[in-house]
Amino acid sequence: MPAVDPPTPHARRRLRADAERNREAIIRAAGTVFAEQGGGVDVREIARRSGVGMGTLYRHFPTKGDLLTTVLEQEFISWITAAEEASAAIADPWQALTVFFEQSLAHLARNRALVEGCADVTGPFPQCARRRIDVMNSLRLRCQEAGLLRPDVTTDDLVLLSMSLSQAVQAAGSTAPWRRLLQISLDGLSSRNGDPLPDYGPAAETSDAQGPPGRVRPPVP
Amino acid sequence: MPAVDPPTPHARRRLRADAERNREAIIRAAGTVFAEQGGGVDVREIARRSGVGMGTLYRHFPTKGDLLTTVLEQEFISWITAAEEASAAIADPWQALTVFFEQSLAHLARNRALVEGCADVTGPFPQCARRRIDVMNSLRLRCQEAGLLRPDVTTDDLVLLSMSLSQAVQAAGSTAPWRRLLQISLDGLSSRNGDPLPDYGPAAETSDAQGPPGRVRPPVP
DNA sequence: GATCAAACGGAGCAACCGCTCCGCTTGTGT
DNA sequence: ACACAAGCGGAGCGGTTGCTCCGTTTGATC
Repeated sequence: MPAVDPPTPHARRRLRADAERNREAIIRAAGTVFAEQGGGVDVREIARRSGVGMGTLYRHFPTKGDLLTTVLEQEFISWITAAEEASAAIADPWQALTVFFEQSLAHLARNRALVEGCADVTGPFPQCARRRIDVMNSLRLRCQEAGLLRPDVTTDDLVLLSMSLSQAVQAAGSTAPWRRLLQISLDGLSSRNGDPLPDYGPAAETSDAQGPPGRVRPPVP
Repeated sequence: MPAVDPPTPHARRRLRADAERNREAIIRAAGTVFAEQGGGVDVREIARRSGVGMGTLYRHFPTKGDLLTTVLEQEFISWITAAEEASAAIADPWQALTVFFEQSLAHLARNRALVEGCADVTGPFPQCARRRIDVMNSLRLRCQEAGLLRPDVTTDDLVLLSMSLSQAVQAAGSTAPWRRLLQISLDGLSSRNGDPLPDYGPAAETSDAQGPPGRVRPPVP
């Protein structure tokens, strides 16, 4: 038997023309359906929408999870790439941060599955998660070096904030309501608010009534 | 046939002793399981944990949804009642707002099903949702009359914020990370940030690249 | 055009889950 | 102690969903 596969396994074996067409139809349909209804949709729906039988779908993607991963990775990459470019193109650090959030949330607003996929940080896209952290980290540093962002905000804080806002974006149907929330959050991030944030603490799991009562700080208008 | 039921149907017919015991065991187990795993759990798991058969469970609660509603309503009420009392007992408006959020989120942090149930505002507890809105509205008014809360924040904004934060609370395992996020949000709500929030707009559905570019406002430290 | 591996489609399998049915058990009133 | 309605348990039904099996079709190659 001749060695059909070249020793480099990363190049997918050349597909027949119809197979290639079907594969892309599946990805396109899955992208739409996952975005509309989240990762929980029936696989039959995707097969139907892409005009393909179940057998075909499952030869291209041995598992529903594989299909979801493929689609989500594409969209994750296009999203994070746009974010990287925007943040690199904008000189003003604070504006870069603002545009990053607006753009991210506008993107996530239209994709339920992407929001779900971003929720677990240890998700199936470690390199994408890495890039997201890097972008946010660089934005944070730029803003803090310019003295615009309160100094004790961490990258983790920003990641958690973006996840929290992306849920709000799903809950609020239209565009406007979460824009207001974003404005409020960004104002809260501004170094105008000089007071220190509460500590992370060493995983104080069992503290419901926490020791130091969080020092309620009435604002000074 | 004698009329067994008194004409007042609101008093549930007297249950046999074991039936009463079972009913409460079911509610207790369901509360735990729903809180741990959300509303999606298998009913068999609840039956198992309460030491009861399926038939028993379904005689007491003709539907899984009924059970969920019963449990959630109890917890919703105990939560909102605590919030009402706290907010009435605290004189300082800003501290009342702060404590309201801290208490709410601490409560929601330990109950997945409650977070899910709060997500749909048109949920099965209109009177509870009403009370929640009333508490938030009164807190908002108190803070705004005292000049502590930026004047164009609406009650809807606060509701959306609390839903958004409660999702963050689920994502962040331990207590500390979302406390920081709450602090940031509260700072953003402070009237120290005088700039107007973006309009709600008449459901501008198709505006991705919005007309007025949102006026990026660099903070003034 | 002939050949055949590659690709296709969709009926159907297995597991899961909400809910029901019905024969058995038990608390309660006499 | 007895009778019996009220209550109980869990096997199983029907619907859904992820995935497979296999007979049929089709694009590439000569």
